[in-house]
Amino acid sequence: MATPVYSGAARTPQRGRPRDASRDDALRQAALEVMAEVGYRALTMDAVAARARAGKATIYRRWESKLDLVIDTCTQLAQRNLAEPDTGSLAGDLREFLSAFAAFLSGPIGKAAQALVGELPHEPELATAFRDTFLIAQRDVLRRILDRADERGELRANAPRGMAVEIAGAALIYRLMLTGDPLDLPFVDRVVDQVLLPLVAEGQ
Amino acid sequence: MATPVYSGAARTPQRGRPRDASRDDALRQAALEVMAEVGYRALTMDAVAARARAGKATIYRRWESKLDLVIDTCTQLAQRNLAEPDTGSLAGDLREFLSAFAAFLSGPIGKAAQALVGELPHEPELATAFRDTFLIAQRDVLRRILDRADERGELRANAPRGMAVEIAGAALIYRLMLTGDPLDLPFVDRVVDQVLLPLVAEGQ
Amino acid sequence: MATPVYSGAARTPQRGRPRDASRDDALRQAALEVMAEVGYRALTMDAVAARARAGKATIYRRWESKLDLVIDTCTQLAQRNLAEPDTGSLAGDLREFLSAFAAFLSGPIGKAAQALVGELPHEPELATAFRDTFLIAQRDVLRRILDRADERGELRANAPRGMAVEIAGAALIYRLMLTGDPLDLPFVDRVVDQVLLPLVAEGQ
Amino acid sequence: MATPVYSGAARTPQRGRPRDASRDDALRQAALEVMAEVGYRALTMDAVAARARAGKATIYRRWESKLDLVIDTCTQLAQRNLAEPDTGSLAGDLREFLSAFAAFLSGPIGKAAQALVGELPHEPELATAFRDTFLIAQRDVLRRILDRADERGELRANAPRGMAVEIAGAALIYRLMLTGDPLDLPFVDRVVDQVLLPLVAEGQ
DNA sequence: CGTTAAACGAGACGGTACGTCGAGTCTTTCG
DNA sequence: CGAAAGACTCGACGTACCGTCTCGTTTAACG
Repeated sequence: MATPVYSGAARTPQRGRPRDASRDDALRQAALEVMAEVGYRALTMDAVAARARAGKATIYRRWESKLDLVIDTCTQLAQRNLAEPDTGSLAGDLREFLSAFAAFLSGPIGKAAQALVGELPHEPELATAFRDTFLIAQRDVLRRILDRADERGELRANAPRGMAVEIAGAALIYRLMLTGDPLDLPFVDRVVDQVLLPLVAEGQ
Repeated sequence: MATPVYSGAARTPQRGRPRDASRDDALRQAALEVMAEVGYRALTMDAVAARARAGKATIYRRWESKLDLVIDTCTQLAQRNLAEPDTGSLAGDLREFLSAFAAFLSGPIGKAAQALVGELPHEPELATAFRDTFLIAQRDVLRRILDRADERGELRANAPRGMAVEIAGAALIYRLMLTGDPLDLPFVDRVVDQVLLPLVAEGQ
Repeated sequence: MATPVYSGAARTPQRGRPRDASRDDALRQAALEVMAEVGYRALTMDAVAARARAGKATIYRRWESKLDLVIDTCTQLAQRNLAEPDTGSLAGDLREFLSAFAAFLSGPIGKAAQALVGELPHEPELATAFRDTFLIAQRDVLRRILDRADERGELRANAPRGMAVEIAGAALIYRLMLTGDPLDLPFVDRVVDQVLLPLVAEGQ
Repeated sequence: MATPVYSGAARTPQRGRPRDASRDDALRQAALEVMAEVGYRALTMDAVAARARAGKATIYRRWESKLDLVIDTCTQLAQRNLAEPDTGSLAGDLREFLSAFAAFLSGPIGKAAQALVGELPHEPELATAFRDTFLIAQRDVLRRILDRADERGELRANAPRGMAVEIAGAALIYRLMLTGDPLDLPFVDRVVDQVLLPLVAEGQ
């Protein structure tokens, strides 16, 4: 799940015609376009296949379901868009990362991600995959930002890093998915200044 | 939307057989049971009708769609489960309200709510309805808790109440819907002690 | 099979919306048109449904399969086109009936019937249905023609009526389905004069 | 069509690996087995290829279609099973040939042949091929039987030989394909004695 | 004897139709 | 008239074959 299933990891000689790897991208691209146009719910496999000029079997050969296709398409994009900042200060790093993340979530991927979240309770495998890619990647960046701040002596002793990481993600996701309020720079600044820095930084 | 549509506000003398109001609850109950068993996605109108021994038309006469039925079922329950605490202290009120809210979300309603969240980006009316009931109700309670604390002199001057309300909800929802970590008492305590009280309470 | 399956013979009071009988004919008509245009093999249920502006489920509710639909359509027509002649003489009756039957088979129904014949070996139920309607109807007419001739004293004693009936049908079907030679009047005359009358008529 | 298409009659020098002629028989054998098991309709090229452990391309290199493969398989068998009798008498020759033909048709080839007949109306090329092999071969044998009887003076003057040939084939095929009654010896005897001999033999 | 071109098994590819299922609507009968 | 039952249209589902197209490998005949 979550990535195209190639038929067996270490296939001995490779029998038959090999999968055309360029179809993977064409199909992901088609999925992204359709999803941007009509949303996750109204996305149909027929539409994706038609847009990519592919047969439906070609999709089902690589992904088990619509969900599997969509989450793979999203995580693929997420990994390319979560650059790790290094401005030299905790406040700078947080601001830069969170605003980049907010911008990323405000685009079409944000809507797709939200749709996926709706499926998590009924699809444990999807939930695992989602957490192992989408969430972990973002949390690890935050964790490393805090580690570097600690090395520079910017953190309080016993600063609750886990809580800081959690609150940072929660604040953004909550706005995105629940309240619908804008994920803009002023909001990011307020989260950093009012909540995160007081929580972990020395001398606040 | 969101509540049963009774056929015209000021129906003149009221001709024919009146709607059987007890069917509303029977249908909501059936919807809840089916959703608890198979989840939102796999819930079908036929299944709900069959379980309530009702015709599908009877459902559509009251709710416009599957989503409408589900959100009404959920908000109905939410309103009955969000009691407003008054322990006499800010910490006590927060702890009590958030732990009650966490317990509520940990049940079947939590899963249903999460499913609804997945639909919000593509259904503006649903989003409005969801925010006007689910969210507002919960935020208003928090806001009043803060107001009472202020009257007792427990709040700092210029305490960022809006941010506190937002972070409180975000922390719970994020765990529930994204990370899947447990919404237990220790977590609630940590949110209150490490994040909320430092954010707004006097003398921290 | 072979006729629209109405849901249970002696249904107690008849609950729910009844089948719309006019859809039967609309669907049969659509099937006939499509079959005339593209043949049996290329006839698809989608095409029939689209032409009748019906859902596929509506077809499958009445007939179990494409074959079932087609044979019902054909036998329906067969029963309306096998008029029984009564000219007063054996030769006249035979000539009239066989030429009418030949004309009937030369039309689109002939091709459809031939397609059905190809399915008989693998579908025992279909074979039974086909024989009980298509064949029996035609053979009964021939048998009655011979009976009336016997009453008029036109038949030889011990005339092999069964063989006569069989040869009459065989001669036409063989031309239609195997050789493809025309089923015209001269051929019918030769079958009657050279084969059938010598076989059964007195004084030949 | 109808026989394996070897790639061009006068191929200049013959380059590359030559066709493996043993695959022809293996594929025909596989086709026959599959057809015997599931019938013509349900026979798929994939199944034939799998049973013969061949690639589909190997089949399509030799036959243009499923139909082409099947008709070739059948005519191949037909040509080996239509021995020409010479008993010295018309009645004997007819009896021997028709009973051999009946036995042949009663086996699995009979079912396959019937399936092919169902395709004739929509496939003119197939019809031509079928008639030029299956039909002509059988009719020629009958014609030669009548010729030899004529040379022996057994035939009436002006005996309708064409009609006799047609009726002989028709009687058998009609039973086989339409009525499903058994093609046994008594039936053959009755056809010969009651219909064919009276039609053409001297002094009946 | 090495080159080379076609045949071979395998299986992916774009298509088309399948038969089923769910949605939302419509049409009966019964109370 | 309301409500239960269930037929209706529509459209997507995931599967199965079709006939074609690569692949990597094998096998003769040519040079």
